[in-house]
Amino acid sequence: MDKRFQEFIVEKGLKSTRERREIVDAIMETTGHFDPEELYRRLRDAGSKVSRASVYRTIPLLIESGFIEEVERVDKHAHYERVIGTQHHDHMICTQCGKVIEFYSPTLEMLQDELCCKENFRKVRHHLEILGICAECRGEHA
Amino acid sequence: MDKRFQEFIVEKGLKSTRERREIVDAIMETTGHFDPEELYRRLRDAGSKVSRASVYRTIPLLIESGFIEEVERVDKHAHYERVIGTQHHDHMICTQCGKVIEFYSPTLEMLQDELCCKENFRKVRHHLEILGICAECRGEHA
DNA sequence: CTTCATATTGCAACTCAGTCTCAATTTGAG
DNA sequence: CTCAAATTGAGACTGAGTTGCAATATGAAG
Repeated sequence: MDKRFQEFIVEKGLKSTRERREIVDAIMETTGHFDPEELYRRLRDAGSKVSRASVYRTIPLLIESGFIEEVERVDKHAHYERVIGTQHHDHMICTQCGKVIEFYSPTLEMLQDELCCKENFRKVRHHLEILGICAECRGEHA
Repeated sequence: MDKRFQEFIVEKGLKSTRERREIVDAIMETTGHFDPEELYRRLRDAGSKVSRASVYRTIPLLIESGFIEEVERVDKHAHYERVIGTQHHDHMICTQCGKVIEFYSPTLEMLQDELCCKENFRKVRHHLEILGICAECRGEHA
């Protein structure tokens, strides 16, 4: 059970239940993206008794506590990504094979700060998705 | 009826129907974002007989032809924006009042091109959303 | 350790955006 | 004008996500 999420629970006067602990632990084991349905299935497969409702009810708490973030909605369901214990990054997504390249650029971050400053906007977080075609899909294995 | 969309229809061997023309015209009158449901209502209110199904069926064609783009999914439904006849830009979205600030930065575009080059990724398009709090919501009317 | 108000859970019914089926209609090439 | 092929509208359907409620678990106070 993540310490930061535990603190968040206490601060908000919420309760630390087995279901919440199981959900958080399952996400800790995740690398990359996940969606609620898949997370639910994974938990059940691992023997947990959590209900789908609890999974969906826990997600907003995890977002509010800064434990996960919504990343994108390619198809029609939401995707999330753990942010605690990972470094911030943005995504290049191949529209042909679906591959996701994660990248990070300090210059890009600074540039955004400048732009926000100009607009008098206080940046909290951001999502940059670059859609295109990856090298393999362009057939450039040379 | 937009000329480029007309050409697209012909090239693809599709048919130019009254419904499609009405939908395209309705979007031409739009500035800013729209969602399919709202577009549908607007058409009906204006006396059109188009069905919801036709609106939803036309949207993928409009995207494929480059006439509109999906912008973001804040709540659970999709939002689109006309791109033909408008300049490319990105968005700052206030998470408190929902205000959208559109901005454009050539430096940002170039930087992305460089990053893609480094990853050997061919950029087709991108979405940058900066989420945060706008000046008004921070109570800085000074 | 027990009590008890309150938070949380599971279930199942529900909502709502978006999709699909199919018969009826429209389009446009010949 | 004819006719195959595309398109339409209506409404049934799908599936992600939500909600109401009775049953249960949590944890602060005694």
